[in-house]
Amino acid sequence: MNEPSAKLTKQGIRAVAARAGVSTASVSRSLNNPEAVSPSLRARIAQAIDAVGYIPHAPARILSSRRSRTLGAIVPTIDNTMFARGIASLQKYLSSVGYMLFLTTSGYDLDVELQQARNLIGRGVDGLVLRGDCHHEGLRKLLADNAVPFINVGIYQPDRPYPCVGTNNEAAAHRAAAHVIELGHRKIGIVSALQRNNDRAGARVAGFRRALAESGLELPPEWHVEVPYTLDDAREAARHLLNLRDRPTAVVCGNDVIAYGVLLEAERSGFSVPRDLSVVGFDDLDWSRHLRPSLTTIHVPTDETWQRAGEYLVRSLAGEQTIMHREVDFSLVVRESTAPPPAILK
Amino acid sequence: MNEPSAKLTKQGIRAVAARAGVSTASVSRSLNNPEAVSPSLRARIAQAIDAVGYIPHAPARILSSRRSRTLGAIVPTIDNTMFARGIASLQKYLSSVGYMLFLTTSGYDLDVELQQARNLIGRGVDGLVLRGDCHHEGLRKLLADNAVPFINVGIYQPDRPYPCVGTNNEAAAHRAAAHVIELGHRKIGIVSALQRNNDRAGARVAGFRRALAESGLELPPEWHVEVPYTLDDAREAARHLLNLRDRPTAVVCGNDVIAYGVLLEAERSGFSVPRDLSVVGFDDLDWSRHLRPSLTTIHVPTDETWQRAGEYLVRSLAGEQTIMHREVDFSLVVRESTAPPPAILK
DNA sequence: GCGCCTTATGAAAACGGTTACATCCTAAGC
DNA sequence: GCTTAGGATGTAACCGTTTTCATAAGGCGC
Repeated sequence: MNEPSAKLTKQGIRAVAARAGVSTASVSRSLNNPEAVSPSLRARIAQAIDAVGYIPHAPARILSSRRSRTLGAIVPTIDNTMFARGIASLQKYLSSVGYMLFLTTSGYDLDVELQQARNLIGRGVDGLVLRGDCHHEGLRKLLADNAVPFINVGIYQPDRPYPCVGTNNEAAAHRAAAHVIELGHRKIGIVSALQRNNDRAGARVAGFRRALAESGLELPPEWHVEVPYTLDDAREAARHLLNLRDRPTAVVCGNDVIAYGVLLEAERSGFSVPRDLSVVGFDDLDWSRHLRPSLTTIHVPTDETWQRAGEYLVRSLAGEQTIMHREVDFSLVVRESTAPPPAILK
Repeated sequence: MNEPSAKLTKQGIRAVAARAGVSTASVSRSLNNPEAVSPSLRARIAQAIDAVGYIPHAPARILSSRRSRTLGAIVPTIDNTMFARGIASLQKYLSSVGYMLFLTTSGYDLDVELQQARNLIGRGVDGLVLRGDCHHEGLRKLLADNAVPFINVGIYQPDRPYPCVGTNNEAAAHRAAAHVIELGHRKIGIVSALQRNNDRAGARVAGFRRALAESGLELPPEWHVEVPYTLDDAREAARHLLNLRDRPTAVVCGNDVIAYGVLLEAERSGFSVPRDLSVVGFDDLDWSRHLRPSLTTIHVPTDETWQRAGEYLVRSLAGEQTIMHREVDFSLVVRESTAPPPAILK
């Protein structure tokens, strides 16, 4: 008489087990390792599962198995097309292999990043996807202490002992600057993203500068401006450059959004691109090919990069041998925003 | 002699307790309810905690306390400025009140949304943030069965029995259309987002149509086009409208991205905006005020909307009484892309 | 028909916290 | 001085799984 009522009070896997007349072990097995249980039992259990509307309790599962099939990712901000796309791609890949993604943001603050890492580790993530290799010094120790595998995405640094996947930003930036040099420009300005806590931005600036130096070109300090990731700031920087008595004939930018700002401001100020000014971006966001003039830029395969980051961790967790440093190819996409410099000059 | 080694084998909270010479209960209390433990003990425990580098294990905590201080969110896609901003805002608010966010995407697929909801519930989220009120029928039952509070964000439907926060899309769209009607336009086209599984898009179309109908204006079928959320598709739609023998003098768009597409295509096709064609957007993304011509559009306070969604759930979970249907104000922002119709017509 | 190996299943001990309850101590009330 | 209320701390059961280990049930060679 009280048998049924006892059953009714049970929760979770025990309710399923009771309903199917089996042990909890069998239910667990039929979920995690179906081949290990006989077909007849499996069917009975499957039936019981949706009879009670059973949803496995992930925290309990994680607690018991010490694996979560979940990865954590810490990006500076989600409000940036590059990261949004990357995360979307990573998430898609992970869900295709039965993993989940726990996403947090650091706002370009290394302390916050460290805190979020602690948070995610406490959450039981199996691995961590980080952006770049510019981290709080405590982070590496934290990861090592807790034996959490990780990967730095968006950069390529084969000489460092940490896994990474991304394009060689320095080389790509070099290519971008080389492009305008080949067109005949000698007066080239740089508008870069903030380099602080952003190794990617730093590598790009280094690439730009190397290209200039190799061609024996000067870079007056006032021709290099750093700006945050917003259109407004980029426009202000452009205004600065365009108002100089001696102004560059070409501007290479740290990313596409900055380039958009330069493009917009040039146009508003009565300059014609590329006639009066050549502009090169970096990233090749969707907008770049739609703008008028369309933007010459460095194409970076974001989707591929982030998916590979996921692959690396998933494979590592499965115990497979994987490539620690993976380079992702970039390419220069020449569009309408670059042309030879005005003939009148020099 | 083996006392110390015994201590060394302990994990987590017990290691801390042993180190501080207290019970696990006290450690737990000093973490979750610091006032309940004496200052001296608290200090000793705090010291022990970072001596062992203790990171609380969230899954265990969730399992035991049946609360996760984590909310789940399911959005169609993260790769859309509106959602990216909203999520960023929500995340920021949640972290300020000690909550975390578990984010998943549905790709506008109701089955996937349901699956993700199941997933998140299994994950132990305390509440769910959903987009709109267009869900799989099983979703409501799932939420009710598991007593998971939720809120529909981005819409305002005071007549429905579900919590929601957002702007009145129908009214806002009506306002947008009224604007061009007031300017004197009689021939108005619509380029909307796909209405399938997207009540927001549907409401906007309804608002547009009501405004037209109230002014006795016709809407020939070929003047209403639905397109996915991409610049390319919007441009194709614009091309279609502009190539019609009898074409509209104004186009109201379901969102800003669509409007950008129309703007770009009009310009590429040799039309001048707003001289030959007026264009109205919806959302007021960052780009809208930078474009040339800048875009007349409906401003929607995305950040506020999503933050309020978080507030609603957090308050509900704290047992506070909250407003079930919250309307967020929109406003028409008139910029350069709208003007009276060409005088030559009529 | 008997021992033995294999395979399917069950019983029960973790996993790392929280929390109801018990206990101890101190100080206030008489 | 004795009782007692109440606050600080400890004890241990429990949260819902997984997983080790034991056990039962077949299948096989002899």
